[in-house]
Amino acid sequence: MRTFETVLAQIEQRIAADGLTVGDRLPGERQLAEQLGVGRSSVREALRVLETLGVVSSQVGRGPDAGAVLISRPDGTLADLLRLNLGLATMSAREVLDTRLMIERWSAARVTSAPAAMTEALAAMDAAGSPEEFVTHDIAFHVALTDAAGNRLLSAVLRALRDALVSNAVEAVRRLGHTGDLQADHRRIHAAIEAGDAAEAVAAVTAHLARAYPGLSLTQNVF
Amino acid sequence: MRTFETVLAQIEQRIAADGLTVGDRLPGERQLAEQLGVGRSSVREALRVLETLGVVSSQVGRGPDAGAVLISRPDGTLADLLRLNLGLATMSAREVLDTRLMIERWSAARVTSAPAAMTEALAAMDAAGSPEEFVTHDIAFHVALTDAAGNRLLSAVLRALRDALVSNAVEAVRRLGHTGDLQADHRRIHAAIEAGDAAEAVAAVTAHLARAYPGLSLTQNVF
DNA sequence: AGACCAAATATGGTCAGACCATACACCTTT
DNA sequence: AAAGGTGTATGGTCTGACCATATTTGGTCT
Repeated sequence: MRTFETVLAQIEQRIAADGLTVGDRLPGERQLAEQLGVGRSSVREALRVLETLGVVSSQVGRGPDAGAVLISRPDGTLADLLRLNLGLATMSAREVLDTRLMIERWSAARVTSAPAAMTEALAAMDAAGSPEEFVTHDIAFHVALTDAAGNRLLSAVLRALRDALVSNAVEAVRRLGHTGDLQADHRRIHAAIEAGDAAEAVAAVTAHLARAYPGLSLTQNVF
Repeated sequence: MRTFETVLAQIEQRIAADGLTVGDRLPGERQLAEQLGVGRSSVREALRVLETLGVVSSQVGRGPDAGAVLISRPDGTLADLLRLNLGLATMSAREVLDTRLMIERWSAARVTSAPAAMTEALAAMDAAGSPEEFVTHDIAFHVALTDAAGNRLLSAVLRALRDALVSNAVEAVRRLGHTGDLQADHRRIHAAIEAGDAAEAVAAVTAHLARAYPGLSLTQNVF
């Protein structure tokens, strides 16, 4: 086993043993290297892995906020994962879109009150001056819906999906040429959620994604 | 921006520009460092990130298979991501289980013919001598079901979920004390799929997870 | 006493060079 | 032709040095 992997295991074990949590600091790289009897480069490679996984963040300088701090931000990792694997064609856009549809239907069925962020995104989309700007707020709308469903894992996955699909989304908006239909869909989703009509909310989400991405597998109504 | 991040960007850009795909080799660390005008340690940190994301694998030695090779294995990354974030309490077991239920219901609704791996796992569970062994084949059963649905992203997520929940699963089996009911559930799922009855397959999966993990949010039948 | 400024210091970031273990390539010997 | 030894390119690791950054410290001026 490589040295940095043992360092990784020991750091993870220490996090569990000491009950470290978000916000706590790890020892400095030099100190950690000495404690574990390894070189600083091995410690750095282990920290790089943890940073990639979104559990530590390193700050330079001196003081209470410097050094490696425990965080928990899986979003970026998931987005990188999807982007790179899409680039290597291990996953198809179709699979990503099916997954997105599944998550949004699941969320739409569970959210009973539209959060303020959804309403704000709706207005921002009305005021958008470019496809890029529209898509930015469109993402915010859908992320707000999923966040409201209360499953942080699914929220993280959806954010990653949207990050990986931003270019597709901009292209889809350009292809449509206008955003009126999309906004009508958004308002239908919003209204259904405010009305507490889960079935209608699911149908509205499904119709919306079908419009944006023709060819999606929407025939299955039973989950 | 840190040096290794620019290296990362340039490697990714080169993958896209040269149309590199799974199986292709990257230049050696020393050569890459010289080409990019950076130190070898920066190249190594970038490669470590790519390895963590499951797109590169490094082999020592010499020959056609040595060096950094492009792969595409997101499973391990996802598993690490979930495990570490569960450890930091950013995600709850409940959220993970809800996600698993969603994926398995989605899969059960779409698979119309049980793959051989499901049948084999069924027999292996009958022959299992310990909870650990039972869970191993139980995982294989559920993974086979999801794989058959044909969405590699969801398959990867499910594998990661199961890896993160192995200890919970073993505990659940121990709590039940016997595996007869679980096997009956599995056979019900298997039969529904073979019969092409999507609604029954979904109901069977739902009942199965409800038995294994009491307290799951199973009341929502509408997606 | 307070405010301000400069030096000291601790931190991560990077580089260079060296050495090791590994695994194949190549040549020599039989 | 087969067998074995040597060479070599590869990743893995360590050491030591230096840099950039940001806080801490301590002194100085008002």
